Amino acid sequence: MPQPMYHQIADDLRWQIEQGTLGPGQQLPTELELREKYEASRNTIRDAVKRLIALGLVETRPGQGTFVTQKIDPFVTTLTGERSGPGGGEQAAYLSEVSEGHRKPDVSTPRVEIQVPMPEIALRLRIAPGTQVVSRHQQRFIDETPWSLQTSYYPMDFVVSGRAPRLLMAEDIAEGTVQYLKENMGLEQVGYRDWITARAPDSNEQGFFRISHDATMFEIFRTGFDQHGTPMRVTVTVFPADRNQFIVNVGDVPGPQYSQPENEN
Amino acid sequence: MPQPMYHQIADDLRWQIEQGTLGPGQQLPTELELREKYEASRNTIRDAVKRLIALGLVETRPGQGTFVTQKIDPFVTTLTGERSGPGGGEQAAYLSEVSEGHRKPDVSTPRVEIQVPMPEIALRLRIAPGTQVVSRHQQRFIDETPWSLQTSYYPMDFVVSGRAPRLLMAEDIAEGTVQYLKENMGLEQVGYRDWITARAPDSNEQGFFRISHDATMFEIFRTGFDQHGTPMRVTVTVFPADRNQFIVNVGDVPGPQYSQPENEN
DNA sequence: GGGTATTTGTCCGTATGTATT
DNA sequence: AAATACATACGGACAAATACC
Repeated sequence: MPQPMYHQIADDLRWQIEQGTLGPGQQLPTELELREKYEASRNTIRDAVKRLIALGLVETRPGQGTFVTQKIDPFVTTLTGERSGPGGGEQAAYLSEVSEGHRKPDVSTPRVEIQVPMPEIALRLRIAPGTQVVSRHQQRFIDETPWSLQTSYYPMDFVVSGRAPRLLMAEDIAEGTVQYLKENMGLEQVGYRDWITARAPDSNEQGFFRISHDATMFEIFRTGFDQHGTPMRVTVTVFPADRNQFIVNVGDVPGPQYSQPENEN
Repeated sequence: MPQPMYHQIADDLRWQIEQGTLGPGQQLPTELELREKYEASRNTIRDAVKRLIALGLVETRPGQGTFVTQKIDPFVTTLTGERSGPGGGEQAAYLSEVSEGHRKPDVSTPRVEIQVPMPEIALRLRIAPGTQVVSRHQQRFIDETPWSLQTSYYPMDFVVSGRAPRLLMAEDIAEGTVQYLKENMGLEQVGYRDWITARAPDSNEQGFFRISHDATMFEIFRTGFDQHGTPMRVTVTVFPADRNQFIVNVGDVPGPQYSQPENEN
């Protein structure tokens, strides 16, 4: 037995899916039918289906059946925002970029907290571990589907000094926090560094994005620096990898019209 | 029964691992021992362990046992190479960057092919689908462990015109292909665009990187543009997400000394 | 709303194969 | 060769979710 039976079954089904015999959204035969077709037990069939789930090719719906997953039209984020320059805020860029693609963005009102952040955040903000910070958390949607979770961290000093009180308000800062901090505190974001990782989702993210526990998340830490080279904020954004892609432009590059091949699976 | 038993068992073990009760590399109790401890059947224990495997927290070795996975010291690649500028080649930057981190890089001799590339490549190179290109494929290692797979695609015209014959030689181009093309063809890479995605590994990658089928890969398409805004090459690099991270710098940012928190899980 | 059939989810027990020590 | 430990495969039972009448 060179290959386990459930591998062979999974590979056969995978072939049919990638061939197009089983199209997106289409229902697979039920476990009972597959059991007869492949002359295997139901548990073996289920092991094969689990492989396909892990590959993201199918999804199961209790009481209904197993279905070929619909390909999602991914959203592309440009990390090097040439348009707005190095001082560009995330949200303004986000809203404009999505609108250009004829898709409807939406952002929840922020949840504002004062907390002691994770050591990773403290290190990036260059503050002592255990120090309190202001955090602003938002959920983002595109076409009503959850797209990303974002939390920005600012030094406590910004608000205790009374110079940026609106950071504590649980409402959107329309002009963008980057612009707001520049006007009120003279702090200009002259550059930022994005640190890109991939990891598994936690249970919160699984619930919000309605993804399985073995999905993949992009996690991007953006540290913004002011004119003195001091970190002025850290923004952590978590994206499900199945619906998000990123672009980095360096030097002279032509417009995006030739850069993104249309989806063809 | 609010939570399935195998979820609870998995969460309990996960807690012990993240707490440190079970350290990296340490062996978990055997399935038989866990069966007694949690008063569940062996199959239920196995379902729990499968969850931990999917999360990348443990790995199983037949005949030995189940072990907490060793955290790999991730390698960080800067996509916006300030040092070498927008014309910087991948390989030169790669070798220098790794050496700085006191790690030993290694690159295989290239495998050169003439082929019809995938439509994704043709679109980016802005050539007609079905057109032939020159591809140069290399394997990269760090400290003897496989780290990334890279394939560069160049228009066929570069070699049939006789202007860049060394592209066809299955040997390293020491000064870098970017520099070589500039000197021989007057083609200068004035910028590039990176397009970042995540996906599942194919069987080749599973074998080379020795990873499981449900691991995650970063895939980065780098399109290099010449002074006329024409794509002059496309480089596709595939990185296992468990051992690779990326940094993007925009504007004025201080050196990297404060940007990468040390690992602490 | 209720009841029933269908389909997947969870859990058990058992047997046998394969890899490692 | 023997013991140990994980991998595969079978069969059965009941629960939970969904769809349909």
